[in-house]
Amino acid sequence: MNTKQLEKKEAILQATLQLITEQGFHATPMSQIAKEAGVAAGTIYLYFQNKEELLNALYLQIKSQLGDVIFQGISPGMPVRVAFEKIWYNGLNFYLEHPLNLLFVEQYDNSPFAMKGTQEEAHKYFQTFAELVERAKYEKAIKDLPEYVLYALYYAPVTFLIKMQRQGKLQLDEATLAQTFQASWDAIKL
Amino acid sequence: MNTKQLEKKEAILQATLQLITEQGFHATPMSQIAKEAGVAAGTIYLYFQNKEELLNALYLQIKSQLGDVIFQGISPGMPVRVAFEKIWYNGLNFYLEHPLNLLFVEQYDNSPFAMKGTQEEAHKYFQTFAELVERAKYEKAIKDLPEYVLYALYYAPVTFLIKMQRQGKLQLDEATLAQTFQASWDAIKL
Amino acid sequence: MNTKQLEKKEAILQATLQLITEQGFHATPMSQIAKEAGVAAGTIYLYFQNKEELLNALYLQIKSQLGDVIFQGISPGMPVRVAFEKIWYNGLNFYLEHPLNLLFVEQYDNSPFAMKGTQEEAHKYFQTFAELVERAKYEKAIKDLPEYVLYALYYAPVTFLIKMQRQGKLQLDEATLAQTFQASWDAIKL
Amino acid sequence: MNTKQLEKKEAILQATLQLITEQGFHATPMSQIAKEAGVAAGTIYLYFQNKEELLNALYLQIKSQLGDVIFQGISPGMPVRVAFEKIWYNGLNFYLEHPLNLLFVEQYDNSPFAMKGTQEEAHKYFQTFAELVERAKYEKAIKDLPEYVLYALYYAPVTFLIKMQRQGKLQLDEATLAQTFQASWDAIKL
DNA sequence: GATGAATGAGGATTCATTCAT
DNA sequence: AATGAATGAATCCTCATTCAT
Repeated sequence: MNTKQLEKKEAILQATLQLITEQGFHATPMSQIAKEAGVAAGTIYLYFQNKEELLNALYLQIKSQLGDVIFQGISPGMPVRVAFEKIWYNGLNFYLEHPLNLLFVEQYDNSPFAMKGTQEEAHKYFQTFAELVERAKYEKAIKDLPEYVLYALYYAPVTFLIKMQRQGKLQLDEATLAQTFQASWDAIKL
Repeated sequence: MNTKQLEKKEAILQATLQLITEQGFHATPMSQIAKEAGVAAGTIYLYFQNKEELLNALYLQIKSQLGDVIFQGISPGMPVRVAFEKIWYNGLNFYLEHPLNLLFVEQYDNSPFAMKGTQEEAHKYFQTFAELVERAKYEKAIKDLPEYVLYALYYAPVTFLIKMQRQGKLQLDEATLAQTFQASWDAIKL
Repeated sequence: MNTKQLEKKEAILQATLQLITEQGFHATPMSQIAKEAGVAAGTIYLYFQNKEELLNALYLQIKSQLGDVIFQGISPGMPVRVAFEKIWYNGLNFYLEHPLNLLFVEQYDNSPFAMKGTQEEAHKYFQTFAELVERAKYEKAIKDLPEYVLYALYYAPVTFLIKMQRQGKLQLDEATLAQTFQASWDAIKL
Repeated sequence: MNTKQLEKKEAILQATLQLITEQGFHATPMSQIAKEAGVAAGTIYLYFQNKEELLNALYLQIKSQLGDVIFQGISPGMPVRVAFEKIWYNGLNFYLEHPLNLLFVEQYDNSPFAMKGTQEEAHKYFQTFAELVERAKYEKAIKDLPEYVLYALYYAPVTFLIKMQRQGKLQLDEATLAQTFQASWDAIKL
């Protein structure tokens, strides 16, 4: 695929993100996505097999980007608590800066038609975190809780808060975030 | 509305819950809901103005039930920590016993067409919790965090975990739950 | 049928007239007619076989009333020109006073589903006019034109004008009406 | 729009005319129009926003054609009486040759949902007639009657007669038409 | 590769009519 | 006689996808 084609593909994905977070999966026709992306309706099918695949591709793209971003500044030997904090803020900032990404991912994850295969593939991008958790447990830095319980305590509040802020329920300033991270850490630390 | 009519209305709501958590909002035709509920297609419209109102009604029903259940066994003077624990388990058990309710509510909350008015009306059912939080802060039992941050730390992990269990990612046995509650409490306690 | 029943039947016919001239035949549900008439939906079917029969009945009622009114003050030996004028004003005033009647009748007459039988039955109410026309021709008071050409010249302008007034296109004052009658008479007089 | 598309659009309009004059507005489903026009149901919506717009478009098309035809052979300085006669016959012949056009237009004009805007737009096509009327009044050729009274006397009989002929109530031969025009002219001439 | 007109199955909703009460 | 809840066929319209250009 040449540059122009990549740009077109990206335009389609961005239009999809934009419109679907605004209107929902089924309330967003392919024709509208095409229009927003500046291409013809048929063109989408040159890049994606069908609507479902387009959604899956967008989901994986976002998760992959998150996977890249989230571990920035993390190095293998880094103290556990520091690594957790960095990861926490990395994830938070990614979604704060790209809230549509969060909305899309949450909509996808809570839809019954979410493809299990796609979600599992996305999970791979976070392998590094699973390893960090193992090290942290080994070092007795955090409680010995099942992996997904740790995710629940650590990750679920972040997405919840960003969504609430988007709904105007609260304002996430520096101080609040610091307190929130501390509380999350209190939950899992040993 | 007489008993037979109430039963019919309830059958429609239950069919809606069943099918929508299985297939999604827009992938579930009204005709299928009618069939599942054992009524004619037109009958739904005797009880609900349209599809959107049907979804709103179901959402409010679930939230209202949760609001009733969640405060069972709570009394005004009860120690804060005890009240928090009871509420935590009440909510958890409600959704553990009625997982479709959770799936539906999450699907609704993450849909762009979720009606703000409906969500706000649902919020009223949890007024009691807001009051408990106030008392807890006053008694210096919990950290002085914004209301929605407390929800995030306290409530978001619960729903996350139940969804994960439903996806087979983990098993929520007694011990795990006890640990999880303790961790959630660690997050917010002072 | 007792008085109460007659009143009910009349209420249904009036509701039909009201709503259908406002919204059109097919845009007016039986249920709405029932509501407006203050009866239950099923009750209409005690008085009229179905929607079509209800419309036919209303059409015939109006035409019959018009047939009664139009010949008021006419006597057999009366001068032709006087009779024509009286009839002209009688018809005009009937529709001016009951414009919904005109709207309904015109809507009915211009609908392809208008029942021929019904229209022909209605035509009987105006037998007297056909006789007057014969006499007028015999007396060389009016041109020897086919019956329906005379209707066209004599009757069509009246309904046209009332409809135009209803649409606010002109104001039918005494003087204008007098001029208009004179012109109509000029058209057919010998 | 290219030729093939214009043909398709025209086929839809003609199918609409055909079926609606036969069955009525609401008794004619879009699917039937599509079938008659030889296109898929959805195709209609590529050319017309919805059913209402399709009807409006057909109405305007007919009125526009009539507007074109009616003034053929008319020149500015032409004697008033000659112009009136030409216009009268032009209009008559248009509807005699295309009786469905008349049926449709009358059905539309007598429906409560007729769009005022559409009717007013159609009225523009007949501006020339209004000007002729002014000249005729100025030259003392016709009576000084309000514009719409003149229409009533001059135009209403024409449409009435064609409809009657279609119902088999009379036969409009050359002689009858000549007499009828003369009578109409007698009505308005000074 | 790109287009966008065309398709036609599918879905929300309405409404004439029936019938148990 | 009167009701009005229930029915389900019918209708308008949408939209994922295809394919001739």
